Amino acid sequence: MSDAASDGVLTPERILEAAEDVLRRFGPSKTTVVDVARALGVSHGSVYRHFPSKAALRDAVTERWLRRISDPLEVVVRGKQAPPERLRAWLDALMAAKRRRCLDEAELFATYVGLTADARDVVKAHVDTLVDQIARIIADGMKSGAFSVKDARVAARSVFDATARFHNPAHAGEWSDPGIDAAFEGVWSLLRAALTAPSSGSQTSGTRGRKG
Amino acid sequence: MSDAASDGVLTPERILEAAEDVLRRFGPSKTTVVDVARALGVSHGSVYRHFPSKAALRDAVTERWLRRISDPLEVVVRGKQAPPERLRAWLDALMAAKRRRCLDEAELFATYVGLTADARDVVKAHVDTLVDQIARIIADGMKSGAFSVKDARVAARSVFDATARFHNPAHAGEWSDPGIDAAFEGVWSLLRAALTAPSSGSQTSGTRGRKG
DNA sequence: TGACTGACAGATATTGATTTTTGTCATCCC
DNA sequence: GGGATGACAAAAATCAATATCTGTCAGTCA
Repeated sequence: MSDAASDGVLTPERILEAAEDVLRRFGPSKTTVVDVARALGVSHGSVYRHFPSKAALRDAVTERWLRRISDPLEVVVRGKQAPPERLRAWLDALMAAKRRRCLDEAELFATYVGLTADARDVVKAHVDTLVDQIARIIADGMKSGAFSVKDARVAARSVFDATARFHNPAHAGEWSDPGIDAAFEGVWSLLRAALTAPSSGSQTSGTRGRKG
Repeated sequence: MSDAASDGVLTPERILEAAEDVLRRFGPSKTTVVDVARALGVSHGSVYRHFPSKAALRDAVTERWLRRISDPLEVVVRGKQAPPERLRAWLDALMAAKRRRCLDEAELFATYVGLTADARDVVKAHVDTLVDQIARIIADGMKSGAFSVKDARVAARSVFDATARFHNPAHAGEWSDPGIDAAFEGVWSLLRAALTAPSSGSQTSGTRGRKG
């Protein structure tokens, strides 16, 4: 009415805040940009001044949400533990974060799964961030002699891929399986052995045969 | 007309054959049990004499389909190559089989993805078969000294889990990524190093911390 | 002047009436 | 009698009419 933006000017940040609230309240399928605008006390046209489309708004919300997963992991990366234990702690933290969200915010989580399926840029960037974090832990381990691999980044990507079942939302349905923790222990001990082994490879050590 | 079963008596096997034909022709979403019965020249009531529900029929078709993936791999398991190369060949064959089906039979493949999501028994049994095959290759490698792990079955399950991204249909969308082959090479060289390493673990070698 | 509005067209989602499908079973035929 | 049939009820899918939503833009107001 008198003041369309009930609390200061309308910024992308304020829109994201409101969008997240509405999303949490109504769920992704029931959230419209009119709802978001109403929560802010403005018309939906104003929202389009800051985000070119609903998809862009949704991507921005997801990006924020993903950052709240990767940011706390940064603390683990900078931790003082020896690299093998630190890598294990990092994986535990990642899995715990994913599972917590899968339970607490099932609907938003489903949105993210949808995003993943579309292999959208937002998710690619998130994965890049995570792989970088692993790479830094592995690089530390190479310096200290705990790990021996050719290329920290390649090894990091491989560790991330090999543990996909335990953190990729596409596998969320399996996270309640009784054997899931044991399965992770199995994969972890293989990975740990591979990274620790005297001359474990990180690339181009196979016969590299054509498939299909 | 004179003979309802146009070619001998009605058996589960003949029903499965017809069901698969119809499925391939119409796709899973457009296939009804009346369609299957019509293809056989019988009433749909007769189909229910052999399968308690449409779900049971669909599961049986899927089981057959999955067996056509695991059976040819048996040849690789019994092959003469040294275990490390044989394991690699087995993984290549599995990935090739999955990708071929993903391209050629996209709709049936989607059905299977749906099945996977429900974590149905049929898929569990299929995975068990595949893990057994890996375990036999690893056991061979333990005998010959090429591999050293505590428990072949546990290691096999870990290899299967660690390569999920490359054969699990939930990741089918990523199989056309340009970097997918390189990613597999990375994971493979870690796994090969882990299995080959002097005292690589297969279980219970971590700190086993509680998560969450 | 420039952020904001709100009416609008086209795209998308919802609804509920209608049709199809599933699964059962009394009956029929060889 | 053993196996097949087809009418039937309940459940599920379909479809078209209706309502809602997205994205645009000419116009308003400070």
